[in-house]
Amino acid sequence: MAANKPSIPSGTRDFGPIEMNKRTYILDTIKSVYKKYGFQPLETPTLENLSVLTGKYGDEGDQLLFKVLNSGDYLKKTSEEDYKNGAKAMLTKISEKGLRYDLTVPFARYVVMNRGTISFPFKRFQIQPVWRADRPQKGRYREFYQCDADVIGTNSLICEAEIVAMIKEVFSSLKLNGYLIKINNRKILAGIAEMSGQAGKESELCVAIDKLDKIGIEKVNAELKERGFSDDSIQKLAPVFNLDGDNQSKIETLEALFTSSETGKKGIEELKTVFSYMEKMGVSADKVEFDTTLARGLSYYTGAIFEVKATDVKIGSITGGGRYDDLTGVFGLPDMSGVGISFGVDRIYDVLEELNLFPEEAITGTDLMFVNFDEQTEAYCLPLLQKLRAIGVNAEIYPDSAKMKKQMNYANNKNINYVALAGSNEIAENKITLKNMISGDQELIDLESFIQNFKK
RNA sequence: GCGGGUGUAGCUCAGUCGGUUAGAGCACCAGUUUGUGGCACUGGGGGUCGUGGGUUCGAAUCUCAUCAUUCGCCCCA
Repeated sequence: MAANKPSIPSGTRDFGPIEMNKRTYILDTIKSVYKKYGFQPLETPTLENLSVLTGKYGDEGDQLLFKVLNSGDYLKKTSEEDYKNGAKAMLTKISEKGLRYDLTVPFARYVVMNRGTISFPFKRFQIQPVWRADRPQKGRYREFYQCDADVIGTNSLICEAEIVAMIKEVFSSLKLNGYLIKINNRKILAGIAEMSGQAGKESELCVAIDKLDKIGIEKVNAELKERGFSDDSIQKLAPVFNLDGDNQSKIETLEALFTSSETGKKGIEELKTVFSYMEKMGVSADKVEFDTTLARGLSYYTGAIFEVKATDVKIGSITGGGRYDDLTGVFGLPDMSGVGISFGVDRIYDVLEELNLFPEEAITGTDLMFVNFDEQTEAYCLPLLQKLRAIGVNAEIYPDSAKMKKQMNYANNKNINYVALAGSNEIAENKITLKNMISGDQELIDLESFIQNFKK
């Protein structure tokens, strides 16, 4: 064994060929849907200046940022005194850059920097890895991919309806039927807070009720009480948490409750508009559920909130998103409303894997391999190989004239569907033997029909 | 930041109460088969038992430390 076993940092992963093929299948599907709805690609640097990143994700978030040491002598700007003042004071002197923590903040930064050349509304999608210095655990990594699409610079609720349409299209392309799109609106949550006599406390309310399906109503109530909600207001909240029936009847019940809350009414109005746009687009409300207990952690959402849950696999949320009103404000460009969505590739991967939904085409790499007997075979096969590649066949020749068994084994392990053999017999007759590796059948055919076989 | 589990062959793991030369399956290589993979049989290579100390006549096994890794809590995707 080597002196040092190589390893990768915890919470990071290698993606081998099989995994990559499957991931590419998912990402290509999402990408093509994004494009279909008019979103344009964007990439931003892995490294951002820490001044862009810090303060955007709360204190916890700042802790979770990966910071990069300055190049060269990174201690040259520091003094004894900085050392005494501790890590926080030291940090600004030794590190100016960090790894991106999400795709939303870099996007906001890009929009602000390029506001002169962008024509709004701006629709962009972005599929890149992000990094968090979190403690890794099941389904949580330090490096993972986000696939975001956002439209910024419009209040139109058509965007919300389109998001629902995109979610449906992505999952139906992936042949995944077991999912539920949950939709809510931050203004409705605010209305609920108002109605319970705790106006302005919706963020406390959100944090608590977001846990409803996890810890149950009793504990949520206990937590609300802890956060300063009176027994009276907790009682008023009860009917909201126990809403029954379909989307329409939930909406009607809330409308009746919101007589005194302008914000709540606005939220309901928005929700109804989204549903009506969907109807005009022919997007069925099937699998779309209005859920007043959906809150999502992120505090910057101001309008619609989305979350998609897989129903056949216990895994939590596989997609999320929502509307925000002031994303670019911190960078000096106020009043830019936007709405966005993010598909969780890693979790979608796990779901498709568990339900065995990856199609054969997504997994197979090479279609055909030429067995290599000797130099004569090579001379005979190489032109054929290039001919096949020219018509789009994924093909290869075994590079060495190794033992037959080894070559066949290679093809077998690599899941190659066809193997072509051309030894002295075939060459003498100007033919080739084509073997189907799945059925095991093989036949001696002339070169013309050999090529024809792979034309589609 | 807090708590638990696990480190033995390339991989997954077994290893009794501390006792001789540390095992299995898979993978790999060779052969049964000089031009035919999957299946079967035969043989083979491959280990600083994570690392360092301690206890002991004797440690993979007990103990301490350390590193790695993993699961959960907080938080999040």
